[in-house]
Order: sequence, then structure tokens, then C-alpha cells
Amino acid sequence: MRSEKSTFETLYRALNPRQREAVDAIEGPVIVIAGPGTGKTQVLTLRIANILKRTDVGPEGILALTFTNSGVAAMRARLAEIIGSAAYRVNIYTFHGFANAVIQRFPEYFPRIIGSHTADRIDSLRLVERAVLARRLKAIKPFGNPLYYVSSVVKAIETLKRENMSPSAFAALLRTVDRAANPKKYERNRELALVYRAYEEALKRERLYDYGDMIMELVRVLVAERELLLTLEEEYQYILADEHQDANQAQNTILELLGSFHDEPNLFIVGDEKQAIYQFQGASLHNFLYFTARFPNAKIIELSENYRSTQNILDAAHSLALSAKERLSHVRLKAQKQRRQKESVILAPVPRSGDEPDYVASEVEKLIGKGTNPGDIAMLYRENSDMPPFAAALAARGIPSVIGSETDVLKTPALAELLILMRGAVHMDDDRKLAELLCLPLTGIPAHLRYMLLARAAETHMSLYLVLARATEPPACAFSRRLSHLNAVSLTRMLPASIDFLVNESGYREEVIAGDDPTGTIQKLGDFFAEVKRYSARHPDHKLADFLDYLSALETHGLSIPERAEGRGGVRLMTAHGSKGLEFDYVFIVRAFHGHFGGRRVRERFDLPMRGSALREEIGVDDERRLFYVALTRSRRRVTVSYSVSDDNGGTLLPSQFISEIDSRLVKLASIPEKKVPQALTSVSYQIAAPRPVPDAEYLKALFFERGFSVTHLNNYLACPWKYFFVNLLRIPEAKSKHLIYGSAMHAALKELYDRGSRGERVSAARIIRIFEENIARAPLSPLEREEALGKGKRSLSGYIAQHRAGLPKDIRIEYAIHGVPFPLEGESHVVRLNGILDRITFVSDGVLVSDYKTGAHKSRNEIVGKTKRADGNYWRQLVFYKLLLDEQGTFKMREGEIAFVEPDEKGRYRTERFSVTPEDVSLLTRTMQEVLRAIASLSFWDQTCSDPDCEYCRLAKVIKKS
DNA sequence: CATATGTAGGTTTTT
DNA sequence: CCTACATATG
Ligand SMILES: Nc1ncnc2c1ncn2[C@@H]1O[C@H](COP(=O)(O)OP(=O)(O)OP(=O)(O)O)[C@@H](O)[C@H]1O
Ligand SMILES: [Mg+2]
Repeated sequence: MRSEKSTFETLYRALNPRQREAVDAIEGPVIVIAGPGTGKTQVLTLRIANILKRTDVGPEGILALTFTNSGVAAMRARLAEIIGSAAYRVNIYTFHGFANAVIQRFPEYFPRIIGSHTADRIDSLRLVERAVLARRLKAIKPFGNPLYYVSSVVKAIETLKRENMSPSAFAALLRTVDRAANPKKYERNRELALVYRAYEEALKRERLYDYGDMIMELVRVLVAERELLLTLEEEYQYILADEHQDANQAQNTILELLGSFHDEPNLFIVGDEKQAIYQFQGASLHNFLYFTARFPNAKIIELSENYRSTQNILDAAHSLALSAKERLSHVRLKAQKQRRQKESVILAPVPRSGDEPDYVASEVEKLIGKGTNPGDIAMLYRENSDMPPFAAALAARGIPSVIGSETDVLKTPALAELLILMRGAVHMDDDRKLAELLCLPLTGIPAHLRYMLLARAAETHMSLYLVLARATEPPACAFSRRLSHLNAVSLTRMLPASIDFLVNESGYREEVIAGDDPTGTIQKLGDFFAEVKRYSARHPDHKLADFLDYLSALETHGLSIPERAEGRGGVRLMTAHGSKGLEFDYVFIVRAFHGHFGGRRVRERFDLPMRGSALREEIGVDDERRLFYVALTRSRRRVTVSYSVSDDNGGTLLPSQFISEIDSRLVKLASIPEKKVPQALTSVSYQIAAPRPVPDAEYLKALFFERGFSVTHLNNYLACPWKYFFVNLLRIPEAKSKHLIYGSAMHAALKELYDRGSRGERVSAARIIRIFEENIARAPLSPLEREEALGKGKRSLSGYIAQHRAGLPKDIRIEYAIHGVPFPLEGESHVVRLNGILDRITFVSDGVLVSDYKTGAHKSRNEIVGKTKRADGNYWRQLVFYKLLLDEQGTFKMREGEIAFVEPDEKGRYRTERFSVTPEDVSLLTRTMQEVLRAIASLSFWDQTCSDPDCEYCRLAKVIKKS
């Protein structure tokens, strides 16, 4: 109860006349449209306090709505500063939260929803996924990646629901569209309509309702049920909405309905059109026009005194806003007198890519050194994936940070291990999952025994589980018994009990406690258990296996279990979107380069027929500019906009277009010191450079020389040393993919084709296709998968045969195998044995042509040889490797090599790219191989990882390195 | 100037 | 796997 009144009084007295007018205008509709930092949120919260003070309405009678959760939190925090604990009894909600609260309180009005749970994003994705997999679709179900469109479908359905368009309405609308105009687009929309219908049915069946339903149903019911509307209307005497520029039409309607019994409802709407940044999400730019038209007598208040920023920042933002195409009112805001310092907008082009995070962190360090509180500094970026290097750079300097972007607890090593443990315990009959489990130290299985068990399984073609069960080595027997127990528990007990057992009775807990960072890990485990609890509350009858499916779904759709943000007081890292409504002394807008922040390409996979698409491009730029505007205006004292001048590959980057739209007289260029290699980093890498001895190195080395080496091994090693280690050296079982099955069936058919051709027999397309079909028929595929594989394969094959049957070569060898070609290793007494199987060799004058079939989509010549950015050069390396084999073997001279694509290109042609491979190419490859093979023989890759931070093999490597 | 081919890149948010 | 843009080719 301390100084509530006086806080209010102090703040109230500080208000300027226009602000005071807004706070005092308690009755009737009021609209405040004003720029950033003019005190809109301040006025809104003070107005709530004023209502409580001047009327006998209690906190429960006030409803404050905003768009984001963080908006709710910020509003409540500010209110609590003014009125103390009563702030927690004021109804402050997001629109979704409010809809949900009404639905929970008055379920009888919501028969569609009664007894249902909310569907979160992952539920929607899984339902759509199931609908797609179960249906015969073409346009939105590519063979190579049938789930490719799933997330776009969910997005499109969200849009449709926002526009209040049911599946049948959408289907009807589609019938009015001319298919011929764009058949592809049309087909995608047609299949979208089918999936949309299936999705809605699935939602009902599973008793779920999604975000769209919350709003849609509330609107529908408020329109139909006057009784409920009356109840709510009586309950909420005062309605306030902050950041209203981001509301969409349905949310507008909710506000309007709640005030509909009065001509002049007590409706207080606050916002700034220049800060509208959620148009992509359906926000309408005309919210304020709409309300001013709806309530012609509304008091309209504009504010132009800014209490946040320096004049420089305000002028910079103002000049930026003037570049917008659309005509919003652009008032030049006035800063407070004491806030006129110069040099508050700084441009920092960092010369080298990769140096930007460290540069920004060093600037942050300087500020903190001068006494700035880290919590008053923010780094704003365009997308969540920009964050990690900046967080790392701060951490490297020991600067605390609070990360607004979600980080995934499952990615942390200890949780990744728990995942392996759970998967192995539940699916011990799955060789791959069991193999990963065997890599965990808690199994008590020493390294050499683990390698031997894997080798035994690969040689005998027995399941790994059987190999383990029959093993006579004591540690294997002991673990085998424990595993059976873990398995039985995980299959029978309920989810929380299973996980509890696995954590506490498997040795996992002891490992966490003995591990590197027990406190941190235990906190992340806590977040994980919270998710388990949430899940089992919703699916009380689910077992661990179901939960694992759920986790896999999260993984495939790139979603995460968020980590609770660590305490307060650190430098704040968040997306520009997330910064809306907040303020900081120092703001760093990072990665502000063209094509990233501004100049982004928009790609919409579904072009829905309804909204007009004429001005979309322009709108995109303006939307993005407003986002930049929001980011700029978060700053009280100084904003630094940084970008790097070159990208990772040395290409030049241009600054964001918005930088040049700022009046250049207001921008100061930072002088960036030439980067010196930081002392700390060098000493760290010295520490890394002292490798620990690799356990069972001799065994692994022997295994390597025995195994031999192929071009697949080489390509895998170059992609990731650990991939080679697990897949090719240890032969950890891999799930056979649809692609592998398809590819080998195709190869079998082509073998038949060329065999017949070489014998001069008549080629019957039907017969070749039958070979393919027989291979597919035998393979473990679901009925629908089989049908799809057959359809695609038949089409490809018949086209291929038609194009090639005239010129089938006579003098050939099919699947020409070369084994055991010796390759001496420098500095080693042993030789490595090289192997390879050549799809086809064709005898030409004085030598052979080597051909390799590829079932995937065709690649350009540059992509094959590895000259493009994304290319791995695998195909090219394959051809050179074959030349090396043939040269060493000495039987045939390789004239040329070719890559033959078995899928037609978009024009229906089957492309073959032919190359001549020179002796220089071979000697280049030989040098690479010397390096690679020596690295393998000496296991010097042991402390390396590949460039993919999510690499499954590197993750597994971390696990085995612990034991 | 029209068409073909090659290449890079692929959000932001709401319970 | 799709699409927009840049570059090459007729
Ligand atoms: N009359 C005033 N005197 C002193 N400080 C004020 C006054 N009005 C607002 N402020 C302060 O100015 C800052 C910006 O206010 P506020 O966040 O309410 O602005 P806003 O209009 O909501 O901005 P945004 O559009 O970014 O959400 C806050 O720190 C607030 O406390
Ligand atoms: Mg605000």
C-alpha cells in the first residue's frame, strides 16, 4: 500500500495537456493516434488508474486488450508500478487469451468447442501432415519430400480462417477461378481445399480448436447470442486496446461488439499506424479509419511530444518514414529539451563478415564499462536465426544476456542424451535407435565392445538387439538385462512414471550430476519436465512412445521446447518485432544489410484467390520499413545500425535501403578498428590443441584398414567426418529410406535395359518396367507410398526408354566392380584398399566411357563439378575416383565420364552431362585422399565437428567422446 | 528483345 | 521443391 497515490499523482502531474485530456476522458470513445514514445501506453495505464480512482468500478470491470503476450506483460508491469497489486485483478489479455477465457467461462455457448483443448501449432501441423500422407495428392505432395508443403498449408489455412472462409466457401470460390490461367497454382489451391476440409474434420474429431477458431467462434457467438454479449458488456465497463494498429478485422469486430449496446461506449483505442508491423498476419491498416467512421463523435487525440528519444533519433526516424509510399500522417515529433544531444544515430559497416557480432559486443562492453546497466541495452535483429552469434559474442566477453528468441532445450547435450535413452528404451528393436543408445556411457559398455557388437550385427545380418541379447561379454549381458527392464517399464507405465524411471534408474541422473554444468542441465530438465506435464495433462492415456512421436514431430517441423528465459538484468536480444512497445537507452540494430532487413524476397506458396495482389510488393517494402522504424524508435540515447560489408564467401553486401533513406546529416559513421585476433581466442585454441588419447584407437585403425575405402566413404567424410565414422566405418544401422529403395529398383531396371540392348535383343518397355515394379513390390513401403513410387518410376522409365532405345550401346559392362585397388598411405606401412562399382562402362575407341545413373532431380554442370555455392562436388569426385580406380587397375583407359539423370527435366528431356577427367584432376583427388585417409588412420578428426550445428552424427560423437 | 538456363534463397506472431 | 532474379543465348 505504500505510495500508490503519490506515484499516480506524480506521473499524472508530469503529463502534458493533451495526455491529461486522454487520461481524464474516461467516458465515451477515445482514440489516441500518436507516434512512438509519446506516452500512449503511459496514458493508457494512467487512465486505468484514473478509472479506479474516480469511479466505483473495480479492477475486474476493466478490460485491456493488446496483441502480444509481451505487450500484456509490459502493460501489467507498468500498471503494477502505479496501482500495485490491484494490477493483477485488471483483465489484461491478448485477443486470443481473452477469447479463450470467455470460452472457458461460458462453455455452454460454444458447442463446437465444448470439451475441447486448444490446438497449438504442432497439433495443426500433425493433423495436416496426416491428411496429406493419407491422400492421393500431386501438386502439394512432392515425391521427394511429401511433407514439403505442410507448414505452408497450415499457414494458408490460418489465412483462410482469418478471412472467415470455410472449406466449402473456399472450394466454391475456387470454382470461379479459371484453371487455364495458371494450372499449377490452381491445382495447389484445389488440393489445399481438400486438405483444409480434412483438417477441419480432424479438429472436430480430435476435439481440438485452433487459434483461428478462438477468434472466429467468439465473433460468431457474440453476434448470435445477445445474452452472452449483454453479460460481457455489463461486466466490462471500460475497454482499452493498446498497439491497435496490429489488430485484424475480426479483432476489431470483437471490440466493436463489446461496446455495441451504447452509442458512445467507453472504448479507448491507442496505436500508431506508422508502427504497423503485423500485416502479414492479417492486421488491417485501416483500423483507425474504421473506428473514426464507426464512432464519429469519438474524441481523437494526437500527441507529438516525445519523452523517449533524442531529437536526432526522432528526426532520423521521421526522415525514414517520409520515404514510405503510403500517405500516413507524419508529424515531426519533438524531443524534451534536455534530450538534444548529437551523434545518436551511428552507422557501423563492419569490414569482414563474422566480425560484426564481436564488434557489437565490444561496443556493448564499452557502455557497460562506463556504467550502463546491461538491461538498458538491446540488440535487435530481423529474424530469430540471426541471434546465436551475437549471444555467443556477448558470452565470450562475459556479458550477461536475456534472449527473447526461443532456444531449444532438446538441443542441449544432456537432453539430447535423454532423448537417445528414451528412444532406445522404447524402440529397442529399431537397430538405429539401439545403436545410438549403446553409445551412451551409462550403458557401461566399453568402446571396443560397442564397436564389436555393431560389427557383429552388420556381418551376421542379425538385429542388433539379438546380437546384444546373445553376447557373452559380461558388460553386454548386464546391459541387456537392464535394457529389458527399461523397455518393459517404458511400454507399460504412464508417461510421467516412465520418464521418472528412466531418469532415476538408468544411471542418467548420476551422469547429469557428475557432468559439466549440473545446475544448468537441471534447469533445462525442469523445462523439459514441464513440457511432459503439459503433454500428459492433455493426453492422459498416452505412453512414452506417443510422447516420442510428438517430440519427433517438433523436430521435423523445426519447433522447440522453449527454455525459460534466464533472469533479468542482461543485455536484451530480440527480434525487431518483439521490441514493439519497449524502450532501451542503447539499441543495436544488427545485420541491417540489403536482402535481409529490407529488400527481402517474398515467396508465397499458395496464391489464394481472394485478396487483391496488385500492390503486394510495395506493401512489403513499406511493412519492412515500418519494422525498421519501430526498431529505431526503441532507443532513448543512441542507436547503432550495423552490417557487414562482405558475406561469408567474400561477396559484397549492401547496407539496408532504409539506412540511406535516413537523412544522412543525422547519421555518423563509426570508426571501426582493424580487427586484431583477440588474445583470449588464441589461448582457447591452444587448449583444444592438446588432444586426449582416443580410446581403442588401435581397434578402430585395424577396422579402417580392413574395411577399405570407396568414393561414398570419401564424400561422407568430406561432408562430416563423423558421418563417415558411424555410417561407413562402424556401419551403424540406417533406416532404409524410400529414396534408396526407389534408386535401387531403378538401377535394376536400367541394368536390364542395357543388358538387352547390348545383346541386340528387342527392348520391351513393359518388361523393363516390370523389373522395376517387382523390386518396388518387395520393398517395405506403405501401400500409398508404393503406389506413388510406382507411378513416378513408370513415368520416368518409359520416357527414358523412349529417348534412349534407338541408340543403346552394344559393347558395355554393367555394374563393373573394382575391388582392393591398393592405395599407399604416406608415412604408413599399410595400404588402404579402394573399392567401387561403376554403373556402366561403354567401350569406345581406345578406352571406355564411364556412366553413373542418378535418380534425383538433374543438376547443372557447374553444380556437378562443385562450382556453385550449394554444390558439394560429390558427383564430380565420383567420376574422378573412378578414373583413379581404372588407372590403377590398368585394364581400361577412361576417356570420359558422364552423369546420366533418370528423371526428366521440366521439359521432359533426360539429361546426360559428360566430362573428360584429366590426370591433374586425378592427382588433385589423390592429394585430398592422402589427407583424408591419414586423418582417418590417425583418428585426428576426433576433436572436429562438421559445419552443420544440428548434425546428428556430430551429436552422437559428443556422446561417445564422454565415455 | 524474347526465351532459356543457372543460381541462391527460403520470416515476423498468436494459447 | 519452388520461385525470383541474373545472366546467357538466339
Ligand atoms: N508526460 C511525460 N513525462 C515524462 N515522461 C513521460 C511522459 N509521458 C510518457 N513518458 C515516458 O516516455 C516513455 C515512452 O512512453 P510510452 O512507452 O508510453 O510511449 P508509447 O507512445 O506507448 O510508445 P510506443 O509507440 O513505442 O509504444 C516512457 O518511458 C514513459 O514513462
Ligand atoms: Mg506503447
